[in-house]
Amino acid sequence: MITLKDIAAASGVSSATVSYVMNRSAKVKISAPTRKKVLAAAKRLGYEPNELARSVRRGYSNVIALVCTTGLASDYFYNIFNSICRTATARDYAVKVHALENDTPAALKMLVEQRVAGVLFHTSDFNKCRELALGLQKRGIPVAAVNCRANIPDCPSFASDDRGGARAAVRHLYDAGCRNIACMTHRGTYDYILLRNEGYREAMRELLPDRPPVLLDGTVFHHREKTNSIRKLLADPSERPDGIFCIADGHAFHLYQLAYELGIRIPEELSIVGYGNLSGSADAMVPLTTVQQPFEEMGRLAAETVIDAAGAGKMPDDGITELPASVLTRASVKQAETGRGTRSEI
Amino acid sequence: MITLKDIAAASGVSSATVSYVMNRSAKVKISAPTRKKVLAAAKRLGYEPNELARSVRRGYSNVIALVCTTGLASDYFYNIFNSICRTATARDYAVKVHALENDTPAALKMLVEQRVAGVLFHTSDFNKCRELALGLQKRGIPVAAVNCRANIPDCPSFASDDRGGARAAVRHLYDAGCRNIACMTHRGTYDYILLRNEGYREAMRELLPDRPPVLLDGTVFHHREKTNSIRKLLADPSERPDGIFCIADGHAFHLYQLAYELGIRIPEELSIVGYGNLSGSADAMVPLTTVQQPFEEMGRLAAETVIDAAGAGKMPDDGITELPASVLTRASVKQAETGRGTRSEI
DNA sequence: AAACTTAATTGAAACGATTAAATTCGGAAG
DNA sequence: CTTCCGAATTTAATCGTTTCAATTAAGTTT
Repeated sequence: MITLKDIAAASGVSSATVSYVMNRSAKVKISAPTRKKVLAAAKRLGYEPNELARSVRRGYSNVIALVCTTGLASDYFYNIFNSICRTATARDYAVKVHALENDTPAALKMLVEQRVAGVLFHTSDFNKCRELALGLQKRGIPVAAVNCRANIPDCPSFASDDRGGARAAVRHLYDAGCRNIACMTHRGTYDYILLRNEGYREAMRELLPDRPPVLLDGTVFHHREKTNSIRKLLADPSERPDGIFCIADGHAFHLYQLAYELGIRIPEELSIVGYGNLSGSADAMVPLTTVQQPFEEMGRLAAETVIDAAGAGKMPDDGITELPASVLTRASVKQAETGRGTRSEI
Repeated sequence: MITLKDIAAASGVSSATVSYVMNRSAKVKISAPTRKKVLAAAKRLGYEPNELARSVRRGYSNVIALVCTTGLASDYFYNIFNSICRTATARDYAVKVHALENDTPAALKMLVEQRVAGVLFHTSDFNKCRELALGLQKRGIPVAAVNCRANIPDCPSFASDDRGGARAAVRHLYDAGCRNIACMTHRGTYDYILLRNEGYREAMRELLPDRPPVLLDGTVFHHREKTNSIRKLLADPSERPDGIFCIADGHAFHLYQLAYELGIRIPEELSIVGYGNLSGSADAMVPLTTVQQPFEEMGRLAAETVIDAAGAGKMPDDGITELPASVLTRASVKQAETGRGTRSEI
């Protein structure tokens, strides 16, 4: 492998000069002829800088890590990861993925020893990453949370506005003429669940103050109960909601199955809005209207934040950034009857 | 950050001694008391080795890269990636994921400059990675293909036995009593398609020599044609196959929809075997019997191969390793009527 | 012509490790 | 009392960069 020294020898200058040429340093000027000579030699010899050596000098590598506790198979992860990669690549950083499965000390050891520039967390529950994040911070490594909310200092979060997204979804159903709107949710204490539930309740309070909110527990589907309360609810036309907001696309898919079985037409008899825009949602039997999250932006902002912090040698600014989520209109919500659906903001 | 020198100072020895202690070098002996003293100091100060510095000395980093052209969202990728990570971690290597999207020179630059120890390719078509792989090899970086077949020298491939898997699937249908077995496939020239098709044909020739093979083009589903030849075929009970081998689980899911619409019961009237064991296949309305690929083993072998090669400083041994794929029995294939289904090997 | 600037280049010390070769130091053999 | 040995340790070079501080060379003031 060709080194600076080789180029120096080939072009009759010192290796310091070569280094300055390669770095286009602002502080040290190199004359045009020398620069040309050096660049020519570098090209001729096929020089490829050793990023490792640079990193040793700098004190940290040009690699950021993405630590995730959620599976890597999800569409969420995929979109965010892509965005992070693109952002990092544009700034000459690489991305290392680390699946965190219980062994926090080992993960910490590896990340620290490799002197990563910063770490991003992608998890459904930040508590799983708390220890690790604190350990990294103690060693001066900046961290940030993406698509989740951190609960420690100096760890900025880039999430999507789950409450607002849920409100927009309900508003969308309302605008389409639905007046009996239920929410299909599931158990758990992850913040996104609570926030989306809350968004639903808020919207109901605002739009349909006379109707009590109806929260259906979609968890039952996972238990393969073929006869459950949801089935009963849908089977009875007098009780049946005319619109259901699902806090996750998966619920919507289950509803599709159920509706199909029961002979309920979507969207004529039942409008459905999902959340998440899973890859299957566009190809579903009835293309699913769903809430789209700003994955691209989340990934980009998070990556930029830690890279900037690493460059500045300090912890990033704290705070939760909630990026807007918007309704992606497809075919699972009926058209508003007339021009009634006022598009008032929520 | 604590360095060797700090420990040396703290324990009153030279930094070389500390290094020897840390590395448990076989060539140089360190007395027990000294070793203890050094380790105590290291622990007390909280020493964390700088892997970057080590890598500079070694000439390459303890990072392998996984380059993929397929989306990261797929279950295949996920399983393989997990296995690679585990293997790498066990050997103190990290894994960097690089999504290759057309910019081969940039990818090459990044991988070389970071001095990765080796590179694994995960792609549906190795040609997309050919250039990159050759470039890496030219610089002495070992490469291997995982879940695909390479077509360049010194690049071992770890794929699954697609032909054998297809044969086993057809054999499974045959053993269950099916005698009119079709294959649902799709267009394209990727090797896995051709091999699975071929496996189907081979098994048919062997098991049902009087029946001509029937290959259905599942591509039509993607085009959303609601009326297509497959629908017609299934709608006609006299023509309808009693077993369909799908070269991918996705086809099976489409068949499910179609069967549901047409009122065909699975598996009573139609047995189906998929390929790939997608995450949805266990949760499908009828849990899908499918061919399971040895992802774990593929990932492990590929990772070990490049890590070993890097350690030995030479290119790995060439050759395509085809790992056996086996049928995972679930509910989409009817039970054999009696004890007839002879389990003769294929 | 001496004194001072300025610009371009270089020497050499980092960075944090590894490792070949040299050194130290008891103790055993002669 | 040397001499030699082997074990334990250290010295110093090295990996490929960066970068501070020093040097050189040339031009500009007085």
